[in-house]
Amino acid sequence: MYGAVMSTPERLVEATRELLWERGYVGTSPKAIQQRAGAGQGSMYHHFTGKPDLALAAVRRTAEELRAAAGTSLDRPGTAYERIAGYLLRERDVLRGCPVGRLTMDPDVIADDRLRAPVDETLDWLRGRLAEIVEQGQARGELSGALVPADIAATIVATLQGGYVLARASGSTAAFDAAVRGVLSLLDPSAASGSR
Amino acid sequence: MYGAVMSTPERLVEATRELLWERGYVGTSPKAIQQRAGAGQGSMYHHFTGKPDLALAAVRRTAEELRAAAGTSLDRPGTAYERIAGYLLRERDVLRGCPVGRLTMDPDVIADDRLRAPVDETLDWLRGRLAEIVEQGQARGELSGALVPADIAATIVATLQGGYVLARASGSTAAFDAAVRGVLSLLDPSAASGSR
DNA sequence: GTCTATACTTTGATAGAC
DNA sequence: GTCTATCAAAGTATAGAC
Repeated sequence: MYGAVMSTPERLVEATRELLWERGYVGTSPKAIQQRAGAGQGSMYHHFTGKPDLALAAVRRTAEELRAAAGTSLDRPGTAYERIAGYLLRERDVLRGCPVGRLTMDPDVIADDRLRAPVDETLDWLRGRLAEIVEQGQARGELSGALVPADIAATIVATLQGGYVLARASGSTAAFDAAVRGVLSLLDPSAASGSR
Repeated sequence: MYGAVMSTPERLVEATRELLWERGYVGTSPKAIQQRAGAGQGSMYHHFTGKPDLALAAVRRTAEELRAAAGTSLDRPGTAYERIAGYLLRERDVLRGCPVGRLTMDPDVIADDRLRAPVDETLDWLRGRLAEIVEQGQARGELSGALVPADIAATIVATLQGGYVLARASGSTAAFDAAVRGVLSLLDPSAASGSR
C-alpha cells in the first residue's frame, strides 16, 4: 500500500484516516490499521501510544486537508452566489460522505474533547468563511441585506452534511444533488425565489 | 428498566433502539443490549436469532415512530411556510441527533439492504411530504412557482440532518438553530429574501 | 422462556528478542 | 524500528439444564 514512498508512521496515519472515514472510530481496530498500512503490531505501538493517539493524528490531518481543499474552492473570484455555488458544486465523492462530519456520529469522538476539537474547529471555520462571503455579497448589493450571514452559512454547511446523509440512505447521489440545487435556488439573486 | 410493563422481547427491542441511537450498530454489543433490557443471554437468543435480527426489529420500529411523529407535526393547518416552520422548530433533542439519519454513517447498516431499507424509506417519505406542502404553497400563491418542490424538500431535510452534525461537533444546539433560521429566512414569503 | 456453562474470535495492548 | 509471542477482556454466539 501507498507504494514504498511513505514512512511507516505516515502509512499508519493514512490507513487510520481511511478507516475512520469508512468505518468510524468504534469500527476501526488496530489490527485493521496495521494490515492496511502494511505494518506490524510492534511497529505501530513503537510510533504511537495506541488507537486514540493514532486517531488524533489522523483526525487532525483530515481536518487540515479539508480546510485546505475548501479554502481553495472558496477563494475563487466571482459574486457571492457564484462562489457559494462553486463550492457546493465542486466534485465530491458523495456516497463516502464527509470525513470530518462523519466523526460527529461517533460517540467516542464526541466524548473526547481532543478528538472533537479539530472537527468542531473545521466546521466552525467553514461557517465563518461562508458568512464572510455572504456579508460581502450583501455589501455589494448581490444578496438581500435581510439575511443573517451566520445563519445562511450554517444552512449551507448543514445542507452539505445532510445531503451526504440523504445520499447514503438511498445509495444514490440524487438526493444530495437535489438538496444542493434547492439551497442554491433559494439563494439565487436572479430568481427572486424567496417570495411569490 | 422500562418498569415491569413490557415483555422481554419488547424490552430487548427498546434497549436496542436506544443503543443504536447512542452508539450505532458497530458500537452496540449483544451484552450491552441484554444488560439494558434486564434480560439474559439465553433469553435474547431465544427471541431473536442474533444482533442483526434485533437491529432490524429496532430500526423498523424507530422508522415507524419517526414517521408518526413527523406526520403529526406536518399535518397541522396553516400556510406552507407555517407548516414547514412548525416542523423545523418542533422540540427536538438536538444533541442526540436523528435516530434514523444517524444509521447512514454505520457501514454495516448501509451494506445490508434489509437494514438500510427502513432508513431510506423514511427519509424518502419525509421528502415526499415536504414536497407536497411546497407544491400546495405554490398552488395557493404563497411560494414562488420557480422553486422545484422536490429540491426544496431535500434541502429542508438536509438542513435538519446537517444541523445535527453541526450541533454535535460543537456540543451546542446553536449551530442547529442557526441553520434552521437560515433556511426559514430563505423560504419566508414575507421577506423576499432570495434577491436584493 | 430463562439460566448457566462453554467456546471461539477479535480487540487492544505489553514484553522481549532481534 | 520491527517482529513475534503472549495476554486479559470483550464480542458473538451455541448447548444443554431447568
